Amino acid sequence: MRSEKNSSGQEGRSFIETARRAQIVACAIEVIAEVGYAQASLALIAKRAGISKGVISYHFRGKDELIQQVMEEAFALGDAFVRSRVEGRTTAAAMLRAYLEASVEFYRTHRAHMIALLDIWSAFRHEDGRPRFDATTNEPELASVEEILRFGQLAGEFRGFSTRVMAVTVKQAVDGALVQMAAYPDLDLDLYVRELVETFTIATRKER
Amino acid sequence: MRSEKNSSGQEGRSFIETARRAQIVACAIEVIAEVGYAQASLALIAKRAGISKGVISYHFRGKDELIQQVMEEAFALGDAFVRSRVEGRTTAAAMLRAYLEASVEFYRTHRAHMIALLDIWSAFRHEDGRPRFDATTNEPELASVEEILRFGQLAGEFRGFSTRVMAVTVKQAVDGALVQMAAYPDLDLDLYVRELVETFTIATRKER
DNA sequence: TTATTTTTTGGCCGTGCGGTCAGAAAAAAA
DNA sequence: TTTTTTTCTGACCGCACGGCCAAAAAATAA
Repeated sequence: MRSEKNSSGQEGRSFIETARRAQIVACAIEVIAEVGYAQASLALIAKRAGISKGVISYHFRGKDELIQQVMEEAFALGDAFVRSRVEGRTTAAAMLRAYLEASVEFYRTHRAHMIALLDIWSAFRHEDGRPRFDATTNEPELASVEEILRFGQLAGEFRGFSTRVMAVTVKQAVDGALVQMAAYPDLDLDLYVRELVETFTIATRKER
Repeated sequence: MRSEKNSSGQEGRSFIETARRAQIVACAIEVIAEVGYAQASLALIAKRAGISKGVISYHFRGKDELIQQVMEEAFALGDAFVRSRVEGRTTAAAMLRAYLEASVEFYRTHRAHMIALLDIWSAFRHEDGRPRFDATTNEPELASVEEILRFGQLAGEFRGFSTRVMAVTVKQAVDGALVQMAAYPDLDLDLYVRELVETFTIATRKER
């Protein structure tokens, strides 16, 4: 059996182990994006990777850990990208705009990953059937949006809406773009994001 | 076996059959709302109804038809309610407001049903694993929102946004309220809907 | 009542999947 | 090379669920 990957994590990862984990995660993303989470059995993922099913069980505690890994990777990637685009902006309006544009931009450039993520989001469950990912999963992202909004209010740029409700609404709007993109490949994302920016610029600014 | 419930549907429904179907559907909603769709096996639903599992198979072509029935009932109910609140309004702004308020109101008064619906929405799949309900399922509702928006533009009340993008955004906002309500039982829905109304009133109106 | 149809029962079956395991193979250490 | 550890294989297991069915029971018709 594997040594231990407890606590701080990757201290005892051999070269092969690291490579295999990465390969398996990558294959999992591909397979899920192609056939959907429900059909993405360990057998299929293993086949894609050209290895035996047991290898996955050997390197991962189970399917759960594998999927978790996939999601964490996607989250981290997207978060870093959006964050890099937002920071540096000076006005809250610019930050909000950057958040919207960067989010959608990330969706566009990571289409397959996002489709996989979307599917995992709704299909990945605990053993008792409860969703692994739900509203609470969004809280961190929601918090950063709220931060922007509060900043805008403090700076006198934004009107006095509930930052919580507005943050949820903004996040939902962005999710909407993702869902539409996934469902309608020909969707004009440029138009879409332009509309979102305009809408939320108007909706948040101080009334004159 | 059952006679036929083809095409137009309920011509040949006996008294018992009608009653049983209704009972089973009701029990399915209860069970799903309580334990979630994934755990809501036919066995459990039957147990709740105090009948044998086979009865469900006898009255429904399968689990699929049962769930479909549950959803159709919920959709029809909600649609009728919202529609009744919207029609009669004279201005587009009032219609939009009514749409928002009625939607959230319906969620509030049908909490259990809505939670079941939410779960089914993400968990109910075709045999090949593809979602039964997806973006396209929303098109009818989206169309009625778009109708309001277009009317507002024609009447000169609303600014010149993309009605499609705005409709999706509005729908997403309302869905957001539902998700938040499901996740946080203490959510202040009155505040929430007030904020939504204000936000979209501002976001849609013609700039002065 | 008897005959016929509808409805219900409860157990059985197939299926598909994640997980496991003993042993083979490969890699690393001695 | 020999020994030891890591990695991999491929078959097998158990479980849970939806579906099925033959026969019982209940309702209805004759």
